Amino acid sequence: MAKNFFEKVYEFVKKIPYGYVTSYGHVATSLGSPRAARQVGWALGAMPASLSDVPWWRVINSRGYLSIRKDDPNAKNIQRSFLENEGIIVDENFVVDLKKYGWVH
DNA sequence: CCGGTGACGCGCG
DNA sequence: GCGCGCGCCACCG
Repeated sequence: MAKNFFEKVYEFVKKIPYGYVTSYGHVATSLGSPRAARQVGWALGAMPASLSDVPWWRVINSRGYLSIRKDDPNAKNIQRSFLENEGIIVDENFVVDLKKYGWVH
């Protein structure tokens, strides 16, 4: 268990309950580095496709916006599909209401 | 060891 | 409330 930042991120994301979402900043804070929110996103970006056990789509930015890398509209659409599949209401602008679906550890 | 990178966050106008 | 700009921390070459 090297417990690198990446692995920590993966484990934390796995702990996100079904039907809820959290922000990168919250994950980073839980990992012990409140300013490392960017690394959280980077860790998810470096995730191998085989590692589908990590619900990366439940991780969004603090504003509830689906911050997919490079603003890939296709990726946003995919993430929105996953969230809606869990009963989460996603705005047409790819925005989720953290007040309602935000998960607090 | 150093520089560049990046799915972000916060402060300011 | 919205848009712009700077800063932070960890991984890779």
